[in-house]
Amino acid sequence: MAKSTIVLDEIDRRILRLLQQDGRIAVTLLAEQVGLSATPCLRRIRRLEEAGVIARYAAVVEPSRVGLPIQAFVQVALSSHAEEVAAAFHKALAARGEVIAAYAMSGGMDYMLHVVAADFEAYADFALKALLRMPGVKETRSSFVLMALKPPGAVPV
Amino acid sequence: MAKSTIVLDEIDRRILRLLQQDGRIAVTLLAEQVGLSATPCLRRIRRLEEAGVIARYAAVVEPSRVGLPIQAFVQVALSSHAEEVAAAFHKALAARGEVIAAYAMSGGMDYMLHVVAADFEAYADFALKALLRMPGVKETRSSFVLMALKPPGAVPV
DNA sequence: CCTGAAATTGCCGCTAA
DNA sequence: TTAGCGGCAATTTCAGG
Repeated sequence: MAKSTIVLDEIDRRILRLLQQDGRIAVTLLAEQVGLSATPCLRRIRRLEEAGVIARYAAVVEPSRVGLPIQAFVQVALSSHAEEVAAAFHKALAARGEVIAAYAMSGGMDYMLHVVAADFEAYADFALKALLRMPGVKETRSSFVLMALKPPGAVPV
Repeated sequence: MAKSTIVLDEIDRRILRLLQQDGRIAVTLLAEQVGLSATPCLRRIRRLEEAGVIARYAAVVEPSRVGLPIQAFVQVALSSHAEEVAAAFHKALAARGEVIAAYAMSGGMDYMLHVVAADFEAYADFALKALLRMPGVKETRSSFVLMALKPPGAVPV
């Protein structure tokens, strides 16, 4: 996982596009579609993995199909930005599985969280009993997802 | 991709957890880790795929490593909620690769977008020239990601 | 192109309703 | 007894050299 920026040519980009669509595609098939034979194609894939361009491979699980139909985005403001407070808050976030993504943000609110829950009761429990009691939390603002127009998808390469 | 809710037992959940961590894990190895032999394990995986629990497999690409270090969440309000307007807006969104996720939301703003860009200029181009001119867009509010604390991760199963 | 390993399929046995 | 689930073995396909 080298930090350096890597130069991608058009073939690398095509490989990335295809692997984002289907992370389990056989190298043989992938190679065919980008106009290489398997060996150099595999070399490129390894290079992309080692450079950290491909962070990992994952099965994309549909939350609504595993009993988690409620999704929300929550903006959070902290009352203090002292390092210990932020660190404790980060740790508290990390321990919560329902927080599937978390970002520190610019602007009025300090964080943006993407949260899933089984129902509104479970969400309320999270928002009131867990989140609001996390270290330093001053204010939260929840919005619920009504419909996913574009489910978390591919990065344009 | 059946719509019906599917019953997951503890082994299914373990399979899902492992596949979310590593979507390319060999079935043989996966089977070992969940205490099955390869055949029934593979059968379960197929079942989860067919039920739409596993929507797809994907290589997770690090945006900052492919020249897209800027990430923003944008809330969008439409001036009209007429069906044609919304549909035209959805179509316009779909055509924009930098929008990596889009949701219709409850609350004051109608949509939440997750956007990536190469730099602020590219972001400004998107926000001013593309987004604001999309059908029905009344108001937008952008917040930038300063740091990803929890990059889009696993759904808790 | 070759070799070993993995995925996949057919077939059989066990168990619980 | 039958539907459901797991395992073994044979075959095909793939990864990696």
